[in-house]
Amino acid sequence: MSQTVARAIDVVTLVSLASRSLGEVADHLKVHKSTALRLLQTLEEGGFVRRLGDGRYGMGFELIALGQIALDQVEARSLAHAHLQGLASKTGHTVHFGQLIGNQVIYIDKVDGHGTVAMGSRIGLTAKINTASVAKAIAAYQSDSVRAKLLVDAVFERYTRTTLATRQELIDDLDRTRARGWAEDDGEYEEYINCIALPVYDARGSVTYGISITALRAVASLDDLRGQLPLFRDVAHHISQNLGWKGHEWTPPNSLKAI
Amino acid sequence: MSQTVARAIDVVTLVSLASRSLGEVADHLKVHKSTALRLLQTLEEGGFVRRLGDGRYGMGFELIALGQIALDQVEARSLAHAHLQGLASKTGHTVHFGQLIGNQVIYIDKVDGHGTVAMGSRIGLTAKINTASVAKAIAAYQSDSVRAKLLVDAVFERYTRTTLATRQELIDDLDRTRARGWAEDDGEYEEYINCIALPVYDARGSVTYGISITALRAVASLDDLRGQLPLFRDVAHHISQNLGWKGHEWTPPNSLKAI
DNA sequence: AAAGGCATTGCATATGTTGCAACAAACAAA
DNA sequence: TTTGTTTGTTGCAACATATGCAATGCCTTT
Repeated sequence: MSQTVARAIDVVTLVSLASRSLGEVADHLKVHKSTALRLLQTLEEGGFVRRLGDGRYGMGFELIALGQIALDQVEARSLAHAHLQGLASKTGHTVHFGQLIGNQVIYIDKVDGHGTVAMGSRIGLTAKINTASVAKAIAAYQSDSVRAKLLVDAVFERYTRTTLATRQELIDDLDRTRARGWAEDDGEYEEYINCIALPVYDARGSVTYGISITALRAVASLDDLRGQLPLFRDVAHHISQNLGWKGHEWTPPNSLKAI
Repeated sequence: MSQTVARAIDVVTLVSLASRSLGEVADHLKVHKSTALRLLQTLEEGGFVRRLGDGRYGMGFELIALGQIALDQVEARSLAHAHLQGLASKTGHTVHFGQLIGNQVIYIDKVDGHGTVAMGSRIGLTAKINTASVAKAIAAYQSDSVRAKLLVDAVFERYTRTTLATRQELIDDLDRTRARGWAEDDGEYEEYINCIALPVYDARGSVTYGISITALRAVASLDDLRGQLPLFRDVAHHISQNLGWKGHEWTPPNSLKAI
């Protein structure tokens, strides 16, 4: 629509990956250096990029500031954050918190466990429905029409032996998830990582949020994570209540007793 | 330099304050609605703004994601964060962490205390040298030339009875700060808020960072905060060491014994 | 049904962006 | 030192691109 703005966004993204010189930016955009310069100057004025000591361009602080504002606008985050911290410190594992917004699930919070695990997740990114258990936990509890919308964007690609690589496999897993009461990820994206996730209810009683615990398989097996379910369910329940959920009092389901 | 990009940045900033309709954006830019529309469409495509349920425009998630990336690039933050959390939980007060970058001090971390205090500070924003004690703590330890650069951007305006409202008052305060070993803010920006701040050293032995404790006067007086100095200095010292400072072992200065 | 408000599209115009070429500055090699 | 090379910056003419207009479509309200 607007070529110049599209280029500007392209530049910001480029520069977010690593610092770049003027020439590199111009090459990337396939435009003349002078064009790239004027673009960068405007972005610099707005604080979206900044000049580093060596003259190269890096990310500007305005991006940090705006990101914080955007995060603050997600009210659920502040209501849940303390619970996430508690869960992370009690289990020692990394905790993610996702919210269903439009047709996608966004990570709105993340608290690292004791050993930091290198994961593709990052606050603000989209949790893909077939690679992130938070997204599965949320999707499993949606009406058929909402679930269908979530599936539209899904790209089925095999990452590991256990990846849900077809639409039908995913749907079956969502059904199992709902019956079971929680979602599992048995190394479906990264061989050596597993997670479990629970739905979180909002004030209207819909599942708009999800919370997950992630661990290296070497640190905690899927069975170990299942063992955390009583605590985990308790935390998820408290968050739901904080978010205004007036649903029925929580009672341990049969499936839990079996563990 | 680039009108279109400048407008785009303007729009993102506008929308960050509150959600806006197409017409409102057009009015603000003083352009035709169709122009504003095409701009917003491009920004939406890049994830910088998004359409809310009611058709209005709000901040996009890409801003959150980019903000997180930018924050992660500030290595000092990750090295210091745990210490800040400890300090906040032990004192119950809000802790700020600032870094000197170029000619300004940027808040790179903030941990809220028990009672959340409404403050103008936010991660990513510039800490003004005459309104934020972190900035004073850093400025006090700079060479005259760097200090002069920091003073260039200073805008002297009176906020309260104790505000440092002239260049000379500020310079005197910085000198006192350096002699004393820590910076104080006795309600200089907000009547009812006071802080103390300490310099933090980097691997080269320069003061590149600053850390502050902020409290409502009603909760903790300046004297109360001074009472926290032993703990506070200990934390600042540990952070300096984590950042690679090989300076002399820390010993309580005389000024501290006098408290 | 009609009217009003708001978002969206096609198109001609002209404004703002572009590439060029020339210049400046920093650095390396001779 | 001079010379060559690389990188960043400015002025200007050409034209591509963003612009405003007018027309259309889609709701909501009366």
